[in-house]
Amino acid sequence: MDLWNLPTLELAKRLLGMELIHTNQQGTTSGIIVETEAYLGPEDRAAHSFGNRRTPRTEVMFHEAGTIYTYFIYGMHVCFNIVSGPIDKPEAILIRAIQPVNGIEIMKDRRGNIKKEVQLTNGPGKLSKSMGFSLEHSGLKMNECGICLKEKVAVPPQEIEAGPRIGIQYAEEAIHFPYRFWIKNNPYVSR
DNA sequence: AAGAAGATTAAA
DNA sequence: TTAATCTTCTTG
Repeated sequence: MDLWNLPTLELAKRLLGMELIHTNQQGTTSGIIVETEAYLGPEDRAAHSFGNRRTPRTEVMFHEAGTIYTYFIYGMHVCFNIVSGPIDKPEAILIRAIQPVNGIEIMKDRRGNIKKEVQLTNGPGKLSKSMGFSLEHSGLKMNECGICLKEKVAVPPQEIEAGPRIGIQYAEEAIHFPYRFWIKNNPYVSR
């Protein structure tokens, strides 16, 4: 897929409007990606891979584009990323929010008592739980483990907004980099 | 070997 | 505002 040859910032924008699909024994869940964040490897203080830091966890970021990178954070949550950039260039895109399309009942089942549909997937930890993503997916590749992407809605450039990323106050000069992208006026973006 | 902090969330 | 509580990095 030549999608994976795009520069990470371009890919982060291209992913908006695409449908992310996960099928396992419980069934199929899917949603439109409405919010992403780019993490640009060695030069990006906010990235896990800043300075080419290489550990069992970040190892996956050095793999080829299209590899799935999931990690555990705050002791309770899974975040779902797609590795981008060339091999040995540890860049990745964090999926922050999606808009549920299929398998909404399965999502509610996984999340427990959720009243509003929008609450299912409007944050990185939430969408991971709703979609059934776990640490076991880290290092696997898209299309090879029941997870895939599909072209869905074309999002024109004027419908895309950019701004600073969330939750990286420690990142000094990188705090203000406008590497977060979302679809304008979409109710399913986080916060 | 032990402690601190983090790409978060839900509940008070 | 805070608790929940896991992985990795830092320091001793």
